[in-house]
Amino acid sequence: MFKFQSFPRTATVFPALFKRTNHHQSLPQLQNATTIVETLTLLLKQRQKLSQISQIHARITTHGLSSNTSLVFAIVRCYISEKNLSFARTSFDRCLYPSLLLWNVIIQAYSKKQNCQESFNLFRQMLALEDGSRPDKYTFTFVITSCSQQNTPIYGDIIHALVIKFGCESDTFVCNSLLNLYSVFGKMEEARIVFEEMPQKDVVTWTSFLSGYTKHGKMDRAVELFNKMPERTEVSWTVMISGFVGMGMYTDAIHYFNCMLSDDTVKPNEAILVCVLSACAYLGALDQGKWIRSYVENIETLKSANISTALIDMYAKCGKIDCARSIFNGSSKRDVFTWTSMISALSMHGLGEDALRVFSQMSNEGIKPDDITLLGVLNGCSHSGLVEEGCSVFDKMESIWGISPMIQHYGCMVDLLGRAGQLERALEFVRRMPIEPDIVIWRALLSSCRIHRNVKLGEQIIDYISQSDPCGQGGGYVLLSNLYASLGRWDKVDGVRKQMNDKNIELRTGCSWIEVNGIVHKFVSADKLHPRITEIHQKLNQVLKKARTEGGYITNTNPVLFDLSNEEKEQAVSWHSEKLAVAFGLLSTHSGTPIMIVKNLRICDDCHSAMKAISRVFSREIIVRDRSRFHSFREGICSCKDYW
DNA sequence: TAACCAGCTG
Repeated sequence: MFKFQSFPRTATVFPALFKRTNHHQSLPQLQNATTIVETLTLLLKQRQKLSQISQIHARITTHGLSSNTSLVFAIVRCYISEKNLSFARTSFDRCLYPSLLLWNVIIQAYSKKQNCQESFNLFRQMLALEDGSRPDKYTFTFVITSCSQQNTPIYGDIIHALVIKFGCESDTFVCNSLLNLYSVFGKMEEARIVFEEMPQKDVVTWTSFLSGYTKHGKMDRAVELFNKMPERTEVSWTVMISGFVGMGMYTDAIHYFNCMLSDDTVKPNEAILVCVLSACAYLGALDQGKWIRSYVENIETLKSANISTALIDMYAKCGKIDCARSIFNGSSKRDVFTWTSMISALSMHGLGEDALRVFSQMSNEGIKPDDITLLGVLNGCSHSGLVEEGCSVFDKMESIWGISPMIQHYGCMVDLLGRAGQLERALEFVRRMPIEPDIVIWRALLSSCRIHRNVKLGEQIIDYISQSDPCGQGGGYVLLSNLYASLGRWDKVDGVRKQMNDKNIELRTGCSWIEVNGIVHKFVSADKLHPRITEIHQKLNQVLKKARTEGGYITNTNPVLFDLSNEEKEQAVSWHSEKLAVAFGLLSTHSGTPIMIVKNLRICDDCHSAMKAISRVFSREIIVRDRSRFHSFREGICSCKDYW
């Protein structure tokens, strides 16, 4: 139960900073108390640097003015604008009777720092003071905003009650913050009540309500609301577009972006472009991505680290690693995200040595890596067979960079060792892991067993998983099916299928995308929806026939889950979405044009062999980006050197 | 005073 507690306002010990120093001589000579206050207030109103603020602060202290409301307010504001919240807090704590304005300023400062706990604590202190200030619309706006930045929904109901108690329930700013708070935590019924009862709604009201739907994947409701909005800002468009991206509805995201461009009232901002670039990256929509690059090149304010990061990611995921490098080399503003984006880009292209080089350059420039950076580095080592280099990075994670490995880092390590054929070492690594291995870890190990034909270990792992947790997570079922199928144990495959049916778990459908003349075409396995599907099927049959007779392609039916006849299996793998996409690519582009395909799952053995043969027979570069990395097929050889 | 965005193991 929530209780307001009394918080003693004890003065904190002043740091040594406030000792008298020679610098004081540069300040004007002060006469009497009024003059002192006026002079110091005037000085603080001019924008001062931190060292000067400290000098003035020292002077305030030596004159016994630490509790002077207007001076403390000025000094707190100065410290906050210099981003020194701890000095601001020290000054605040010295003030015995803070004004409402001072409370608001300090609460807002913690809110901006995303320190909800502290801004809420201060709010409670404020309420607990017997003769203290009463919160106003500003106080509520700041406190509610800080609560909405939390990970867990706390204090919402209490604050709503207090908003009513203190008569702020008709203020637009307060209600917008409340509406946003409910929206953030998906409490859409409460949000709706606030929305409907608001006497005056503005565009922020509508956008906050809209974000509740988009953040929680209710895109139908969001579209409905968006269509009703009397006015839209670039933030409203960002909310819609990022909602689509969050739900994996990338083509819708790009469609909305194009609609926004035809609406003259708003211009794309950084947030929108970053969202759209991530949609382009996912779809491999290079033309749309390039358009954004040329757009930002003419606008100085859009040349940011965030945009560079998104452009690097987009180019890399569209197969253009050299363009990604050129963005990186040309970007003057780089942060840890930009570096990580470049490292991950090189890693997914199988350029592990380059990724390590960039990582070392990053360290030399004094940029501290974070957990995702190291994931990128380890991933690069794993895809390039750099076993010892990867192990060395992993061993240094805690001691050098102070980063505790997460399950993802362990996953990379298992993959690194297993893929290189060091299965025993990988298994030992899993046994020694301080955290419980998840299905992904087992999957990495199993995938290595399959690559290195270690049926015995594969079966042991499968037995272990089945006993300990019969694939509590959906992905595990697919893994089991695939492995049993590759071992020809169709009775077991049937059993897994039955369990999946019983638990209503659906297989994730394989999809591939290909962009032709700026339009993204999507294919699912055994697609029937594409308008030119009959023509595509005919083309695919011809292509595969030629690949067999002239390219030495032999159908590998292992990836097929079910116990079908050989002929049926052959047909099942023939309709894989990436094969349909490549047939469409050959049908709709001029000879010699590279074909770029994006797949949502990993490419199967059979499609990998087929792509090699097709690249040779048709003299085409075929780039397939699968869930895990890039495969660039040229003249019958893949850039992954069959190491995947 | 309030609403929006990035790099991610198998």
